[in-house]
Amino acid sequence: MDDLTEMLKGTLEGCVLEIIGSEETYGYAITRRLNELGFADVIEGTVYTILLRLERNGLVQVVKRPSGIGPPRKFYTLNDAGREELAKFWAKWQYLSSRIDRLKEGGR
Amino acid sequence: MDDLTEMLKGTLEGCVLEIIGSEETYGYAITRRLNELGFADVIEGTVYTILLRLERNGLVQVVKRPSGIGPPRKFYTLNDAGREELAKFWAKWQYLSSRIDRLKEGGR
DNA sequence: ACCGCTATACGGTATCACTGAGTAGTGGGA
DNA sequence: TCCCACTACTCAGTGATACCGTATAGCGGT
Repeated sequence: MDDLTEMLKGTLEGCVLEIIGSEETYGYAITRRLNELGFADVIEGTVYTILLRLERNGLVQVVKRPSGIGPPRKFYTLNDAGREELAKFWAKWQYLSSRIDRLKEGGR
Repeated sequence: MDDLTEMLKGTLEGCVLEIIGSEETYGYAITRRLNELGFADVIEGTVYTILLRLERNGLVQVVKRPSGIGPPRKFYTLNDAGREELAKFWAKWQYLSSRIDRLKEGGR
C-alpha cells in the first residue's frame, strides 16, 4: 500500500484512543495491535508521541508497572475526558466518511 | 460539527481531484461544490493552495478563460498523472476506511 | 560479551489544511 | 458617483500531526 501518512493525520490518534478504551494497555502492545489491524507501517516512535500527547492533554490515566521480560511498561486507561474525546472521534469519522462516500457515488 | 481539519489531511486533495475529474471546473466553483457536499468549513484559500499544488505536481491541465461576471477563471482538467493519482487516492481511502471500520467493530 | 527483543523518550523534519492580507473584475443600491 | 457585495485568484505565514533517527535501558539466550 502507498504511503498513508497524510491520511492518518487525525485518525491515528483516534485509533489509539479506541484501543486504549477497549482494554488497559501500553505503547509497545498498541503498536503491535495497530500493525496486526493493517496499519502496517506505524512504528513505535509514532505511537509514543501520541501517548505523550494524550497524557499531556489529560485524556488518559497512566500507571507504570514492571514487566518481568523487559523494561517497565506504562499502562494507559481512558478517563472521562478520554471517553468523550473518543466519542467525538467516531462522530467525526462517521461524518467525514459519509461525505466522502457520497462524493464517490457521484455526489448527488 | 467539530473541527475536521486534521482528519481532512490527505483526503481533501483527493476530493478536489475527484471533482475536477468529473467535470472541467475552477477554484471558486470547487469550493462551493465542497460546501454543498457537506465540507462546510472549507474556504477558498484552502482550495486554491491545493490547486496550485496540483498544478505544480503536474496532475492537471489549466486553461484561463474570461468570466463575464468577474475576474477570469482558471479551469482545471485531470491529465493522465492526475487520473492515476485519483485512482491511488480511492485505493488508499478504501484501504484506510476498511481498517478503521474493522477497528470500530471490535477489530477481530 | 554480544545480540535480539522488549520498552520508552525526544529533537528535528515534511506535509498539509488553514489564516489573513492583498489584488482585481463586475454589477447594484444609496 | 461612490461604496459594497460577489466573484476570483495569489501568497506568506501558522499550527497540528505523523514520521525519522537516535538514545537509553531491562531481560534472556548463545
